[in-house]
Amino acid sequence: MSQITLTFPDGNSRDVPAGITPGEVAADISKSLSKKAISATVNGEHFDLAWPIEADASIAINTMQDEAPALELIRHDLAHVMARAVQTVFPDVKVTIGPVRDFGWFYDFDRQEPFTPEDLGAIEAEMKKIINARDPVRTEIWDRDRVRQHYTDTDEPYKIELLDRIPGDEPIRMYWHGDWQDMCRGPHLQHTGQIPADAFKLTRVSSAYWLGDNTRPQLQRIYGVAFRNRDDLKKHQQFLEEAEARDHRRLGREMDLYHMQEEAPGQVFWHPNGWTIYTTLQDYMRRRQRAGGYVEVNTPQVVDRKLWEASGHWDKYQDHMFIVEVDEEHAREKAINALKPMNCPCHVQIFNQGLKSYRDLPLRMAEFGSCARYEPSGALHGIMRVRGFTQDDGHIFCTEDQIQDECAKFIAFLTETYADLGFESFDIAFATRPEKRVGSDESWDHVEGALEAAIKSTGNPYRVEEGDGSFYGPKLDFYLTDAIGRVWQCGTFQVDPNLPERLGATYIGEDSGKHRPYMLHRATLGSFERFIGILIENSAGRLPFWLAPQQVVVASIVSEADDYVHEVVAALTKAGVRASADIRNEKINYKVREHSLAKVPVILAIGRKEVEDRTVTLRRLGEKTTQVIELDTVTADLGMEATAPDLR
RNA sequence: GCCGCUGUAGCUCAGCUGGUAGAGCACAUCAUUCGUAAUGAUGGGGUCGGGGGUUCGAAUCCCUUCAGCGGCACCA
Repeated sequence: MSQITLTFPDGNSRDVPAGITPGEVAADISKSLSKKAISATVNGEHFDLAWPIEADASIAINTMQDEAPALELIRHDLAHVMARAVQTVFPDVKVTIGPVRDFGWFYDFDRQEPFTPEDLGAIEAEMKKIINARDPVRTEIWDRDRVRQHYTDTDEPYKIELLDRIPGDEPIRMYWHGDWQDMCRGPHLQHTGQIPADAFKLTRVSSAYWLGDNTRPQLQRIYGVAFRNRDDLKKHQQFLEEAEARDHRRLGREMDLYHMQEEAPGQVFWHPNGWTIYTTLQDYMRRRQRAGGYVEVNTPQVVDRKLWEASGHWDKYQDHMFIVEVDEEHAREKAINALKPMNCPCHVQIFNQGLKSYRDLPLRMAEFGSCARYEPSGALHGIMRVRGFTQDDGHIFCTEDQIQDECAKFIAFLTETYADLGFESFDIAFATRPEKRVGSDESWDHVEGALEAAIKSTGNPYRVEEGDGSFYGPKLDFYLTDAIGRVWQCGTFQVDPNLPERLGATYIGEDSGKHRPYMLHRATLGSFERFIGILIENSAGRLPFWLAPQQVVVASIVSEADDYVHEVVAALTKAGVRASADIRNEKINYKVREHSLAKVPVILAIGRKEVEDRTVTLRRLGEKTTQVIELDTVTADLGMEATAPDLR
C-alpha cells in the first residue's frame, strides 16, 4: 500500500498509508482527540472523519472549539435528525432537501397537511430522543443506479430528482443516522450524541416551492436554529427580541410617524412627525445633489403605455404596473396609461428635448420621483416594501469614457451621504448579466468590462454576484450594515446602454455626428420610505438629533414657569430647533416618561430655579443625569446640533 | 401571487363547548403645583375587518372577501 504525507497545522507531518481517514488519524494522535473530533479540514475542504484521504494533504482535526465547522455540522446533522424525527412521527411524509441557513437550517417535506406549531413540539421531543440515543453516523458511496433503485423502492421521488441534478462526476454518498438514511454530500458528525441537545429550537413552519420554483409543488418547510451551546441560543433569542423592539412598524406607531390602512394597501399616510423626517431628509439630499452637479427635474405620474412599450418595461413588468384606462366617453379614443413605476424613460424624454452636445455630458439629472408599483400582496412589508414610494433617483447621461469618473464620483457621494446618516461603512456587489436580458453579448462584455474597471479604479473592495444584474445592464449594489448586524441594500449604480437606444437618445459629438450616450441609473437611499424604515430600525427610534421630528420638549414643573417655558420654546424655534412646550398640569416624572417613550432626544425641565436664573435643566434621552445650562448657551448648542451635517 | 396564521375600544389583549362584550394603558372631567420614566377619583368609548349563510339566537359555526403577520416566489 502506498504511503502519503499529512501535514498538520503546527507544521509537523507524518507518513501514513493512503486511504487513511481523518478519524483514524485523530485516534492515532490521542484517545481524547478521537472522541472530541467532529470533522477535519483537508486541503481547505471540510472533510468527514470517515472519508479516506488518498494523497498528500494538509490536515486539521476539528472539534467543537472550531466555530465554523462546528456550527455547520451541528446544523446539518440537525436537519437530518429532524427529517428522521418527522418521518418517525409522520411516516407518510416524503423528504426533500434540508440545507444549513442563517442561524440554523430548514428542511422541506412533502405532506398534505401543513405542520402545526403543536407538531413542532412532538418533532422536537423525538429529535432529543435521537440525540440522546447517540446513534452512530455512517457513510457509504453508492453508484447512481443503486441510489435510484433505492429511492424508487422507498417511493421518494424528490430524492430521485435531486439525484439527477448531481453532476455525473460527483460521488453519491449515502448517510445513516442510526437506521435512518439519507442521500447527502456530508460531512457529518461521528454520532448524534455530539449535537448539543439544549442549543437548538424549531422556530417556525411555512411553505416553500420545490426548488424555489413557483410552478412546482409547494412543500411544508420547518425552520430551526442551532448553536454550540445554550448561551449562544439565548443570545440569538435576545437578538430577535432586539430586532422586534426596533421594528419600524411598531416604532412608527409609537412615535406617531405614519399609518397605513386597508383602502390604500402598501401606501403611506405620513403624519406630521414622520413627514418631518421625510422632508428633512429630502432637503438634505436636494442640497447634496445640487452640490454634486445634478439638475433636478420632475416628470408625469400617468404616462401612455406607448412609452413603456418603447422602454421595454411593458413587456416585462405590466403585471406589476398600475394600469389606468380612459374610455371613449372621456377621451377621443380609448387610452391605456400606467402610473409610472420608475422615472428613467421620462428622464430620457427630457434629455431628448433639443439637441444635446458632447459638451453637455455628463448630464446628471435627478428627481425625487414618486413611483407606483403593483407589488404582489405577499411582498408588502410596512414602509420597507410599498406600492407607492419616492426614489432619490438620478440618471447620468454620459460617454463611455466618462463612466469611470462618474462611478468614482458617485461612490464618493454615497460614502459621504451614508456617513452623515450614521453608516460608516458599506459593502459593494458587482452584479453581472442575468439570464433574461436585452442587448447583445458583445455589448454586455463591453459594459461589464467598463463597470468593473470603474469600480476597480476606486480601490473599494467588492464582491461579484453573477447573474444578478438588471435586464438592461450590469450594476453595483451598495449594502449597509445596521446597528444589530442586519444588511440592507440601498444604493445602486447601473450602466445602461439599452434604454438610450430604445428611446432614441443621441448627442452630437466632436465629429458633429450623432452618438448614443450611456445612461447610468443611480440611487443612494433607494426610496425614502424604505430608507426611513431603515433609519428607524438602525437607531431604535432614537434618530440623530437633526432628523428627530420632535427635538426638544420644554416641560414645566410648576405653572409659575409657563411664561418662561414659552420664551424658551420661542428662542429654540428661532435657533432652528423643533421644540414644543409641555405645560400640562402633570408631574415632571410623568412628562419625562411620556416624552422618553416618544423618543424625544432632549427634555428641558423648567422650575422656579430656572425661571429665576434664566437657565434650563437639560436631560438627554436614555441618560439619567441632568445638567443646568444658561438659556443662551443651550439655544446656541442645540441650534448647532439641529443643523444638518452638510451645513455645519 | 402561493401556503399557513391573525383581524374584538386609539394601543396591548381576555372572552370555555353560540344566548346580544371585558381588562390595562390611552382619552375626558375634577382634585392635586408635585424637581427627572406613570398622583388620585370619576366618567365616556367597541356590535366584535366587510358581505352572505346556518340558528329562536353568532364576536363565537360555515362560505366568501379585504387587510395584516410569518415564510416562499417577486423586487425594473
